Amino acid sequence: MNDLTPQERRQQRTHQMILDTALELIKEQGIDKWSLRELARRIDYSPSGLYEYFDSKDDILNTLWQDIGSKFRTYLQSVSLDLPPEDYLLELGMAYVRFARDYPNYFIVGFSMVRSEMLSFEEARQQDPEPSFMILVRGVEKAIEAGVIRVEAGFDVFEISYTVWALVHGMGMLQATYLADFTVDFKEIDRAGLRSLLRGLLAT
Amino acid sequence: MNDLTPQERRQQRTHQMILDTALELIKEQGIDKWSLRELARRIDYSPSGLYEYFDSKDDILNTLWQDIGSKFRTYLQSVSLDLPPEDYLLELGMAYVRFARDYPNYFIVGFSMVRSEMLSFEEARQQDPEPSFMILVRGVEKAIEAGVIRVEAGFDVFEISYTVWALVHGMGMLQATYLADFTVDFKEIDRAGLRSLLRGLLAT
DNA sequence: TGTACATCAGTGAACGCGCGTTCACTGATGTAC
DNA sequence: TGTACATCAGTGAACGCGCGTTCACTGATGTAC
Repeated sequence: MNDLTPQERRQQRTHQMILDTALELIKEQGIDKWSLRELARRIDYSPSGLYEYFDSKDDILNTLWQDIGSKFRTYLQSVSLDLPPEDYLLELGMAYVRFARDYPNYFIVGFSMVRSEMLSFEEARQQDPEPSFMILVRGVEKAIEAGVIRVEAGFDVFEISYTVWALVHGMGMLQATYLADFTVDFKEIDRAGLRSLLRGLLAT
Repeated sequence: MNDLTPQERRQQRTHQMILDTALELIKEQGIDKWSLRELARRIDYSPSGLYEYFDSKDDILNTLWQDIGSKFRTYLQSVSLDLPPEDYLLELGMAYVRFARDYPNYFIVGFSMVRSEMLSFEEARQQDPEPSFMILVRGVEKAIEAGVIRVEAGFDVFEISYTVWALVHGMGMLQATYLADFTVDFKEIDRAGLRSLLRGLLAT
C-alpha cells in the first residue's frame, strides 16, 4: 500500500511543505515579490537547505505551476459530458470561475504571464492549441451541432467560444482582484449572467 | 498663448520624457521589474538626476497612475449619452475594451492591484462607488427604465451591470494578456459578442 | 556690454538592503559485518 | 548487539548583484547692476 521508506516519506513531506509555503507566500506577496529567504524562515530552514529539494527558485515555481495546471484541467473535466449541450456549457463556465475563486493568485498570474502560441483562430483550427480552451470549443461545437446555438458569418465556433471564455474569464478576474473583498456570493449571479449570454447566443 | 519661460518648457519636457520612458519600461518589463537606474540610462541621465523631477520611484508611479486613470474616464465619457439605451451600453462596453487594447499594461495592473473599497452591492448602492463602474450602472438603469432590459429577483441593476462588466473585462484581459500576440481584429467579434449578451438580457 | 554673483540642472560616489546561489562543513541517521 | 564507516539533511558564512536613495559637488545658465 505504502512502499516508501520513512526517510522517503519525510522527504516528500518537506518537499510538499516547501511548495505549500511558496504558494502561501505568492498569495500574500505576489509572484514577483516572494523570496526563498522568507520561505526558509517560515519553515525554519536555512535558505541553502532548500537546495536539497529544489535546484532553484524557478524550479519551485515550475513545479507549483504544473501542479496548478493539472488541477485546473481537473476542474474543467469534472463537468459531466452527458449533460445536454446547453447545461454542459453552463457548468463548464461555472467550473472555470470556481477555479478562479479557489486559486485566485494562480488564476491571475497564469493568464497574465502565459501567451498563446497560436496567432489566430485559423492556426488554432489546424494545430492543437491550448487543451483547456479546446474543451470549451468542443462544448460549443456540440451545442451548434445540436442546433441550440446560432452561427453567423464572422461569428462561428471560435468567436462564440472566445465570447463565452471572455465572460467567465472576466468574472474570475474581477472576483480574484478588484472584487476580492466583496462579501457577496457570486455563484448564483454568475450562473444567471452566463445563462443570459447563452440565451443571447441561442438559435431563435 | 504660451506663457512659460524657456527653462520651464525644458523642465516640462524632461518631466514628460521621464513619464513616457517609465511607461515604456513598464510595458516591456512589468510594473514590478522596471528600475530607476534603467530609466535613467535610457534618457542619458544619472539616476540621481531624476530626483530633480520626482521625489521617488513611487512618485513617478503615482503620477503615471493618475494620468492613465483620467484617460480611462475620457474613454468612457466619450460615448454619447444621446444614443438609445441599448446602443449606449454597447458602445460603453466597446470603449472599455478599446482602452484595454490601447493601454494593456495599465489595464492589467490597474485591476490586479486596486481593490474595491465597497464590500457589497448594498454598500455600492448607498455610498458613491468607483466612478467608472457607476457610469456603467447608470447605463443599465437607463436601459431598464426604457424597458429594454429585464429585471429578475436576485438579478437586478447591479448584478446585470456586473455581468456586462465581466464580459468586457474578460475581453480586455484576454486581449491584453493571453491573446496579446493574436493577429486577429477583435473589434467586430467583441461587438457581436456584446450584442449577444445584451440580447440575452432583453425583455422578451 | 561686462562683470559678479546666485540659482539651477545634473553628476558620481557611496550608503545599506535583500536577493539567489555556492560551498566547505557537521552532526544525525542508516548500513554492513 | 556493537562498532566502523558512509550517506544524508541541513547549516552558516560568503559571493556578487542590482536596487532606491542621499549628498557634497560642479559647471552651465540666468539675473542685477
